[in-house]
Amino acid sequence: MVSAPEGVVWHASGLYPRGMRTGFAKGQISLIQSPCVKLIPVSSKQGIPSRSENYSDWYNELVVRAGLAEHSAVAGCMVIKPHGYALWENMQRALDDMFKATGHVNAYFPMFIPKSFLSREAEHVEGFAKECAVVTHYRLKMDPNGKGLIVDPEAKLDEELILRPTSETVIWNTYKKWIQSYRDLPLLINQWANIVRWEMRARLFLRTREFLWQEGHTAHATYEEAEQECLTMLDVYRQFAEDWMAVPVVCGVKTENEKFAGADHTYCIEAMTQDLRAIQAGTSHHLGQNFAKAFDVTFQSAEGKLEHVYATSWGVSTRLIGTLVMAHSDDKGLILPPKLAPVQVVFVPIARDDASRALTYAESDRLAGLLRAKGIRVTVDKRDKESPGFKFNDWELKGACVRVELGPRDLESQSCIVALRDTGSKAPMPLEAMVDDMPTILADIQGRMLEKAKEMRNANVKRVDTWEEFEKTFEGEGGPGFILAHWDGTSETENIISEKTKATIRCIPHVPFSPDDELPGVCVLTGKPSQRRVVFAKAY
RNA sequence: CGGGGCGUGGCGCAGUUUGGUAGCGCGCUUCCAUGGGGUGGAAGAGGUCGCACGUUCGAAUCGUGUCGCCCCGACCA
Repeated sequence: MVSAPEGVVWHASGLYPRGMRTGFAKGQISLIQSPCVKLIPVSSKQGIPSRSENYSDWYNELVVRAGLAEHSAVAGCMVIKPHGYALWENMQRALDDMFKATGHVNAYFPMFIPKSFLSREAEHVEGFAKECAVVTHYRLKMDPNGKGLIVDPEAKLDEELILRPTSETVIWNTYKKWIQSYRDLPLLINQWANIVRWEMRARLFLRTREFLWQEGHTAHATYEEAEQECLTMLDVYRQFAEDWMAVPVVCGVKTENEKFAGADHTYCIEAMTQDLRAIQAGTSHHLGQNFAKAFDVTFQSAEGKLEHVYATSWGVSTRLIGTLVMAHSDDKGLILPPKLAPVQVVFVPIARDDASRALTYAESDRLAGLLRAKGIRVTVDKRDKESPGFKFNDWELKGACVRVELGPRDLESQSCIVALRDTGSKAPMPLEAMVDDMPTILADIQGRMLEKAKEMRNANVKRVDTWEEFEKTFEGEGGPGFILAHWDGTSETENIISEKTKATIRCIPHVPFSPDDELPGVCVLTGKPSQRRVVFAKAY
């Protein structure tokens, strides 16, 4: 039996912390029960597995226990709980403002796509056909043979409808009617919507059959203008990731293998998780004239010529929440950047009796009011039945950025204890100073989080030049970080590398980590000439 | 779709090999104390053991069928 490291609770007899979904079959559990197999260490009574021990379990349990989301029994989908949705709303608000600032407006298009639409763009069908949910009937009825509710065979649709896996096709079918003249361009529209992709395996926020996202769809008169739009939106995503999420990202272009089905080329932002894998956080596609041709969208130019428009599409999804969790959080729970955290400051009033409870509650409310007047999101935790210790842990789990403890002793000295979630530091502070400094405290946390994530990321960017070393680097469970290596530029080589090592090319970066990365070399697998290094990683 | 496995209070599980009428932990309810890092005690509520048929005096347990779910793989924002 393995001995437990100090400060870590190991669950031996129960095998798993209370409430933890094992996901194992009975036989598998008895294997774990046997003395030779390692147990899962649990970092707290709440039962989040240790991040370093099992990243995947840690992530899953954290998302559930922090109240962000849970698996639904329905159709392999996810339920986003209020805390998770509040986070999403904050993200939406910030993104939406950025879209508006770059000249876009919102609209909404149907979620049903006639099957024939999907087949108009050859690459597009090929990319999405394997994961479509299809509506075939429009009515149910009671079975005459008493088998209950059945699909009415007489209500079969002439043409099946696909639940949108992405909206290019419906939107371009609509744009055809909206665009006649160069005066109608550019058309800059965004949609907030849900999307269905029938994935075989779900991971909360990272891969679920239904997810929420935003998809921008624009039409332009020239290739160059569309290209500019693509890059503008990629930069909006980069800014959002860095300034709001405090997650540094690599901007770059996807290889042919990894680009969007139907795109001319795809730009992306790639983040690094704490288990040193890559996660695609957002994409921006230059669709060329592919969809314009497929849906026959033309415009008359100022010179009177009829031309097909150029298109872009770009999107980020609730996957950003997964990215946020994977980039920052720890064994105690979520660490959320103040700019996005649903609860920036939580007051935990501490009481000895009814009298002191009334006092600390009232004072907490008063101080919370002062902070709210500064635009800070504040909660006062007045749950009577929970102990202060429980609340401390609970809010650390939920990712409140700052905790203010206020007890009878503090009231006497007109001070409070201020605890920071990101560093874990805890110090007394005069009440007035706490109120005055709170915006700065929050801004500091935001800054520190980005710095810390940058350091982590930069410390895990490596250059590899031989195949032997490359293969070795990608052995094992987690990821090795971002591996900069030379590649001969062919899909064949990329495929062989990914089969052998599970490593994929995340992107060809716009800005090199070092100028030398853009010098020519030889492909790490084939030895053929390579123009520059590209980013390899294991991806989520 | 291939390969494994599991269905027992709200959640996590034991009990099945060797049939005897269901148990544990958490959660929940009420009360008392407690409250500055997951608080202690007491008393309660809650399950015809996925479903159907069969074997048996008797089935959570054995047999057959059926439904559902999970894990590994292919796919993937």
